[in-house]
Amino acid sequence: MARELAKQYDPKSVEDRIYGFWLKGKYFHAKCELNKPTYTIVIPPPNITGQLHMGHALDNTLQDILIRFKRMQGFDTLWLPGTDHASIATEAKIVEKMRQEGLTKEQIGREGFLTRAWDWKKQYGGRIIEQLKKMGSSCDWDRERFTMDEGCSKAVKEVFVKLYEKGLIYRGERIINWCPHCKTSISDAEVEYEEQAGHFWHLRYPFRDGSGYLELATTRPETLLGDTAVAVNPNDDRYRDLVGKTLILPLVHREIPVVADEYVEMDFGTGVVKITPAHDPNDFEVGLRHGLEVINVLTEDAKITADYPKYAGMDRYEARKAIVADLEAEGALVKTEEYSHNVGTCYRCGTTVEPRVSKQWFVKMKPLAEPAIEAVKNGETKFVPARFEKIYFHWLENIRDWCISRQLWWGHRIPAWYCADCGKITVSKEEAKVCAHCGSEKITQDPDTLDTWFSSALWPFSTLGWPEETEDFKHYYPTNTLVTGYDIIPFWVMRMMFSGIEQTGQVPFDTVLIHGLVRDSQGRKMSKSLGNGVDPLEVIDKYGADALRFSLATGNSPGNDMRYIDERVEASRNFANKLWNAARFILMNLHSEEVLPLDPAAFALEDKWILSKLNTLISGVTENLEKYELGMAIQKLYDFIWDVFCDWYIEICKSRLNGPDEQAANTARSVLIAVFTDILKLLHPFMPFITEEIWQSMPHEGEALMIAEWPKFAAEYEFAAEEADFEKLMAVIKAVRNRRAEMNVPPSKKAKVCIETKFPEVFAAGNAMICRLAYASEVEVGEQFESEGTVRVITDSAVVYMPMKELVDIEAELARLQKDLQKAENDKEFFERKLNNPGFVSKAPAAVVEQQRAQLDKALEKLAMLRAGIAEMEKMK
RNA sequence: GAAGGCGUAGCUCAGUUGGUUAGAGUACCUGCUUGACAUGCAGGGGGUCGGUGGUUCAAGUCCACUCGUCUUCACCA
Repeated sequence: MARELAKQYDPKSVEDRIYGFWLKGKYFHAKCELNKPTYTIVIPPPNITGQLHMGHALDNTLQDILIRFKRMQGFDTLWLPGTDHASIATEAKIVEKMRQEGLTKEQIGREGFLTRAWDWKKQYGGRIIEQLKKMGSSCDWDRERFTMDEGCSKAVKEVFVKLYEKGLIYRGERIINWCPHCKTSISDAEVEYEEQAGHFWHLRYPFRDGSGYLELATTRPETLLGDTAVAVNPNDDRYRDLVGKTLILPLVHREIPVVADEYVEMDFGTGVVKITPAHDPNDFEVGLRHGLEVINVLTEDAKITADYPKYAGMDRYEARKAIVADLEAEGALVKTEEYSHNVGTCYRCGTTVEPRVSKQWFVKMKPLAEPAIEAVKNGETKFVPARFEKIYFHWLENIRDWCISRQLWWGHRIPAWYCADCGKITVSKEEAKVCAHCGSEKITQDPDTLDTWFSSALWPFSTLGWPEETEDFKHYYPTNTLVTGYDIIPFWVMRMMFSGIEQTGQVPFDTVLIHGLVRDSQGRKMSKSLGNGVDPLEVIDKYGADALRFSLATGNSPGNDMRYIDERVEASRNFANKLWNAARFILMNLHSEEVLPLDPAAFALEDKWILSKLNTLISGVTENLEKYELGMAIQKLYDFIWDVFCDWYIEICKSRLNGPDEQAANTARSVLIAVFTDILKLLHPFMPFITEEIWQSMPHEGEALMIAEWPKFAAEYEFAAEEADFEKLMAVIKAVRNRRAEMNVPPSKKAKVCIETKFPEVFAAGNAMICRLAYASEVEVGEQFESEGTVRVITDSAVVYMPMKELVDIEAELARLQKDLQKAENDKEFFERKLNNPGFVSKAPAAVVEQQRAQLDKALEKLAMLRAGIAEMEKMK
């Protein structure tokens, strides 16, 4: 007798033990088996500052399902894990912690800061990894990587130098997005726009020659200090004659020209725009076209520079107030309007971004974007669902050069040195000692680091050992599936695509599986500020990891957002418990730990039925998984396990298991084990812990369920006819139960069941089952029965009489039969109408027509039986 | 301004290339201490798939228009 299981499934007593068992068996470890096809996933590396949230839980559940499925299918699978150094986020956290200690970066210096950062990484970097393990993630932990480890750093330098040498990385003075709080540049993708209430200040700038004023409007009067022109549209008749004239800038009293530029919209505002090239991206462009001076009026923390003593040291908003007041005093303020506009904010800290001109490193995007667009257009890489390709194309087609330098210390330092003698730049993979141009030793390395996403972009190949031609790289690259949320397509997916193509000549993955966001029960985004986040670890603690995984994988389609609803996890927990109890039932009824061989000659009708249904399940689930239809796969499993297997098959087996015929009981045992074992295998990718635990307790062959072979469709267990026959029995049982329930007959009150049918052998075979499931005292099958004093139910294959004299109310029975008759007549009419439609019969596929004809036949059968029954009853009245 | 998602039972959502008279979970109602499971069993009520029009033998599924809702991108100072 196998191990006794507890009455309820207790995830806590199972999960850590099973995870340890898997680790001990090294089942997660990819062995580079050259004779097998490979299947590779690289994890989207969570930030070292991060804590597991529902997004990770979803992302990792999906990856684990895929990897476990492929592993069981016999692929050489690698799921490569790791973490991201998350330069800006991590640095911000460390700086904040230092602030609490009264320290600043400058005080402890770069070296001291980096020591702290690495300590931080050591302390917290492992936390999220441990949390991923709680989810059951079967990552190859022996291959765990970090974006700043030696190998990844080497790849970063390699790529930087290669792109620099190709002219695809350059350094230039451009207007970039600057975060005054993080004190670094950020890329376009890192700016989030939000609607903010503001003002529209109408100002007038006087002409130098005293010929009046030009009126314009601005939302940012403080940038007036840096105005170097005023622009109008060249086609604007109102202002055509004014182009080329000179204005006096209020407050500053600098002379600035009126220029003509297409950028100005004639019908917006007054059709006149002040131009501040240093603090507005559009103005910067205008400035370039007209050779305007760029005057920076703000410091790196967005305060007015010392060049304007009156306002120096004021931050942007103070300065705005002061300047508006002064403009008013000077008579330059015409009026103030309420105005709502979009303001760019830093995606990390939410501070309003300040466009700023500075010297930064950029990646030239056009030449890189084109092959990346092409690779998706020609299908080398596919998005699931395909609609996300549009987002991908949209980003790549409208892409601007990527600002990759960050004024941060935590990250990959830019491998560029500046020569104090010749002024040229030396870019090198190795630590440069002398200037590559003049040999001078007076060189200093660029203090900046690279955008975090620069290293993430290389993740699919840097983690496999590239630029070395390692075994792993040769064997596992390109990878197969990338699983991620739609929100990071522009940050990450796109950049991995062009980096992979440029560096390795191959797309980094063949499929991008996109999922949505996990929202709260009201559909709001989970966020720290709202405090509506649900901690996956708490959910695991309450319901178990399998229940959480099951909930996340069910009931939503790829790419769509989903809500986290506690009740759903509870339902998943109940499902786990159902499975657990099915296992308990089987175990209680076994006499040995042997796997009993199947003997098709001994199969009962129900055995053939369940095996046939199992076949359908195996094909369906496998196909769904291969097409990334995880939700549909799991729905099929749920229905099969609960409905087909537990509610019907197990119930039916009870007769044989408790009966006197030991051989029949053994047949039932053998089929129970066989079907249940396949169920465990099919369910394993979704609910790995409980299935492994049960499998280990059941008779089994092999070491572990997680490395067992994925079930295959078995042609020898195709029993279509038997399946249909069995369903005739089910129909009768359901009909009897239904009628009994309607009449409020308790299960304890058994009744004889007489079945009048054209399929006597089928119903004879189902005798025991009908007794058990239709609460029958005995079952008689025959051609004709005495109907007087009986309750009758009619299916499409049988008329069932139950002698229940005391309950029979002829009028009520008649009414019920009439109702059934009406329904059957409607059915008949429905199918007849269809089949009488010449268009349908001639154009619809034969199989569909056949199906409808069969339905009609069934309806006709039933109709005939109902009519006969009613006629008989009328006589009894 | 542009692109896209969503709108199916009270609630949360499935519904694969158009093809049995639309499904699940949950909630609700009625029964049930049926020795795997009350985290259970049996039965039931409840949607015509936002609206209008079209294509088709056939539409929740395709097309057009429309209403509501959400998201992303862009943006006029």
